[in-house]
Amino acid sequence: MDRTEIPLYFQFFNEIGIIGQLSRAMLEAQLPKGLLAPHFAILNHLIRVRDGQTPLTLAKAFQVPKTTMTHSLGILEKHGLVALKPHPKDGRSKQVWITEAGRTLRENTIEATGPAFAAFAEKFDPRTVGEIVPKLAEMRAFLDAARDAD
Amino acid sequence: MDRTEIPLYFQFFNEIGIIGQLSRAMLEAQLPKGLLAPHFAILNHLIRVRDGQTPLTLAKAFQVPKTTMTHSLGILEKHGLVALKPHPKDGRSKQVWITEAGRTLRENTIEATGPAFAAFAEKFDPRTVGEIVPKLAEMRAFLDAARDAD
DNA sequence: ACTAACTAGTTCAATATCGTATTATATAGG
DNA sequence: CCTATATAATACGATATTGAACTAGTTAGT
Repeated sequence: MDRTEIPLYFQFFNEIGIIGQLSRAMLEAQLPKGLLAPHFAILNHLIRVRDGQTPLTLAKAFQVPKTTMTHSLGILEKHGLVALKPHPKDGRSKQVWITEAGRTLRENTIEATGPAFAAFAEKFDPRTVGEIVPKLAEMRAFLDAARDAD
Repeated sequence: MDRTEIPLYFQFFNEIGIIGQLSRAMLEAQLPKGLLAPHFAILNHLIRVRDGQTPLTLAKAFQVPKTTMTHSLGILEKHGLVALKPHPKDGRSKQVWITEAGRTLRENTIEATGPAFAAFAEKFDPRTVGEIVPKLAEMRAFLDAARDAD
């Protein structure tokens, strides 16, 4: 790699980092006190992918240590947004199911982010974003794979 | 905004968030124990922009509360990477100066990230990234401004 | 000058993240 | 079977992040 190109890649990841931070703040502004972006992400994942998964599977999906997932699921359970049940096939494990309250919270939150998204969408139309997303997805997959190689 | 477009924007911010998380982990793998990505970002900022800034200015630049900046600067100072001096014009304030050790650490870290960047750059060439970066910068600026409006 | 309002930074308390060690259960080899 | 190893989850301790309260110093209005 040409050394003069390094700043470009640095800037790329820098912009990504800042946007991530700002968008996270935007999301958390819509969540009830005590809930943070990672908690919402778990609820979202349980619906988009499927619920009934084990805590460890979720920890891997989110690239966080399992202790972090234990903690986050504890918060969600305390709020009645998920239910943890013993795993039918493995006594060591558990299954995570989203509750009705969890579904409702997720829907309401998405609804509440509407105005902020709309302002963003007005400036950056779906075509523009739609062109970038596949590239980002490709990059995410690449970095993900590179990490697994460790 | 067409409601069917919401998932696109959700996915966009989701990909951004994951890439941010993964790239942060990549960077931290190159930092000495006890130093994290935000600390490095501060060193980087002191060189890219300028040093001699106040802690509050830095806090605003990074969109973090000033208490967080106090803490981070304390870590950097403890490691001898920055020096905090009384502000010559304002008795309440301070100036943050990067030390020689700080410069060296920053350079060595950038050097160390070389291989990881090279692998990424091999798959995603500068032209591709160069097309996306300006768009991201524009989005970052927009979100930044929207936040200030609060 | 004097006082009120404001500002920069720190201290403190609460919570999040995460590495290490521990417990309970499962699996594989003899 | 029985034992060694592996795995799922948790407990615990250390550090990061952040809001609220506090201290010290500055600025503005009179």
